[in-house]
Amino acid sequence: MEGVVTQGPLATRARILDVAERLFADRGFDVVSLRHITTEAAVNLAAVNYHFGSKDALIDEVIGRRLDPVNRRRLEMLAEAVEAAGGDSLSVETVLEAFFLPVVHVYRSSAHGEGTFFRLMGRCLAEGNERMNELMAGRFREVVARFTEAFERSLPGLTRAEVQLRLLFSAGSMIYALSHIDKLARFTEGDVVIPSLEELTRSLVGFTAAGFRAAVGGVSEGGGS
Amino acid sequence: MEGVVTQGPLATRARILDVAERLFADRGFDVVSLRHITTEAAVNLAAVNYHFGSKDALIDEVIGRRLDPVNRRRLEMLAEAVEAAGGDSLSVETVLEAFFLPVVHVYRSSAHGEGTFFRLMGRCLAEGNERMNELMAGRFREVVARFTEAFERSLPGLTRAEVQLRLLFSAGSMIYALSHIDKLARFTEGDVVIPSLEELTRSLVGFTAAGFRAAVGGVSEGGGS
DNA sequence: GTCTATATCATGATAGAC
DNA sequence: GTCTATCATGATATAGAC
Repeated sequence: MEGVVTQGPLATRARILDVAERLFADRGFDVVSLRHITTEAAVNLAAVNYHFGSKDALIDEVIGRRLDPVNRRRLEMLAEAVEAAGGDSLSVETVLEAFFLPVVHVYRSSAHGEGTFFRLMGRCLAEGNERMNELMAGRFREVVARFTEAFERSLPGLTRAEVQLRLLFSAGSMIYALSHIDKLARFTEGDVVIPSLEELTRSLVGFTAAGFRAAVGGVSEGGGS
Repeated sequence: MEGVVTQGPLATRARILDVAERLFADRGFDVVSLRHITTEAAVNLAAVNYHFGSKDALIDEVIGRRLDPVNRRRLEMLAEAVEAAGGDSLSVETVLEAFFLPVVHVYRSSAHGEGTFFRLMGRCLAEGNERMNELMAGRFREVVARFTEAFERSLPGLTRAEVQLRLLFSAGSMIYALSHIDKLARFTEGDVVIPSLEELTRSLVGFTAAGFRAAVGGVSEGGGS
């Protein structure tokens, strides 16, 4: 329940975070200046350095505020599913849902509606600098480890390397679909149907589950080139 | 065979493009200044504006130089496959290879080895500004149209909306895997095997082909949340 | 805690000599 | 075609009044 406080120091801090999140997602970390943020948030320019210390620290906070709960929820859902299954191995779909649904729920509960969080994540992952890489790596390491293990148990036929590759494919599918779904119409001649979030999620789980279950190897390389 | 001319006007232009490509891919369009580029390319600051007119025009040229041949090759390979099949419909794998292999070949033939092109594409797609969106949309519209048709013919059970969604998933898998494969080790505890480009491509085709063939619908939504 | 004002610096672009 | 020099702009960050 953020955004409830409308004045005082908490209001300033929260307004900066909200506005920064949206602007960073829409236009990128570098191009959005503290002036853009403070102007739009109707707070003073100096407030950012007062509350966060620097622009970099603000960026960390903007990311962590959304991403950390998502990754905690992912681990929770996975643990709950393992518990519920007793000794049985989980279906790929169950593991994938533990991976995808917390992200989808962020979208639903987001204050500013649109795919802000996904575009933000897309930017984080496209960002090449060392600082961001380290930030992201630290925030994802445990999730990657636990989900890799889970997929290995669900699909004992796959090597660890293959599992990690397919996890990468799945994450890419999710991020891309969620951050670009609103732009689908732009790449086509306009005869496109924008799916609902539920349809997208169902389709995503179906697609990636089938991908995970695909047999290893066996595709011809020379397609006519 | 670029990079052969080592002095004269062509050398300047080519050196600017080569250096700009690498810097843009590694650090982003906004954060890389013309000064960075011209210093590293050992040309004069004014040379960029002389040869390209503006930073934006340089960005367009950097992107088009790699992307346009890829998209032309995709359409060629698809057309050749259609021709070779006579009246038969193409396998999903064949269509996917026409989509993926031209991108993979760019990597192989690239002057600067590493995944420069992919990181560049990742940045283009993460970029939110209208100019870049329009640039990308224009460069991809025909490819999206032709490949959507091809998948519809190969998989008549899917609606056009579902095909476009799965194409988005596939593109996301490809871009993410190719641009982040070198960072895989960072997200894990170091026990990771980096696959070769051939292994990655084979795995990617297998994963996405299975995803495209997945039956529609049929996944439970409430995973315990 | 919030503001004004400002120090300091880097940017994209251009003018004009050679 | 290439250079030096410079302009106008906008950036982060901080000092200091209130």
